[in-house]
Amino acid sequence: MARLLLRDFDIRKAYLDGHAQAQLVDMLRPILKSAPLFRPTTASGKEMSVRMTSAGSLGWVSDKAGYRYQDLHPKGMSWPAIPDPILDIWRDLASSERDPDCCLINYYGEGTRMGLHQDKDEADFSWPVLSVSLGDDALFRIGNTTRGGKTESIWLNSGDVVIMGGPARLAYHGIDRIRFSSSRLLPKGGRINLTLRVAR
DNA sequence: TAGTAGCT
DNA sequence: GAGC
Repeated sequence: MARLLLRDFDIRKAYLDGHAQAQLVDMLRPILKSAPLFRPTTASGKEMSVRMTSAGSLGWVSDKAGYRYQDLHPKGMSWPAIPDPILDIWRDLASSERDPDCCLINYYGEGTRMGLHQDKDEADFSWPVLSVSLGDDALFRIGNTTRGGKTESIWLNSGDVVIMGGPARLAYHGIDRIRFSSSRLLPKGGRINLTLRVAR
C-alpha cells in the first residue's frame, strides 16, 4: 500500500486488496436492496448525475429544500446499519474514538460527474471525512478552501482510500469523470464511492 | 441573495 | 478549467 499526500489529502493507494473490495460489494447488495439508490437534485432543482443512498443513523440527502442529513431515506425507510468491515476502515485510518454516523453511498454510472464542492453540512469539522473507491477509475480533482485558483487531479482506483482532515477537511473536491468499465469489480460497471462522516 | 454536489 |  502506497501512501501519498496531495494538498493535505491523505491518499492510501490500494488500501483494500481485491478480496476486501469484493467483500464490501457483497455487503452493499442488501443495503442497496433495502434503501434503493435515488437521484438527488440541487436546491435549484437540477438533477445530479450521481445516484446515492446511505447507511448509518443519518443519511445525506439533497432536494429543493437543500443539502442536509436526515434520519430517513426519501422514500421513508430507515437507513441500514453500516457494516463492520466498513467501520473497520474508519477505525484504522480516521478515528478510534468515534464511529461515523453516516456512510454515503454514491454510484457513478457512465458519464457521471461530481462538480467541485465542499463537505460542510456536518456539525463538527474537526472529524475527518474518509472516502473509499470501488470499481471504475475516477479522476479526482482537488481545489482550495475557497472557490477559484489552481487545482490538481489524481486518478483514484478501486481499493484506494482518501482521508480529508485538517487543512484538507474543507477543501473543494470533485470527480471530473470516470473510466467506465475500467474495472471488473461491479458486474454492470461503474464506480461506488463510500463517504464516511461524523455528521452530528 | 444564492448560485456552484451543475452547466457552459 | 474558468466563471457564473
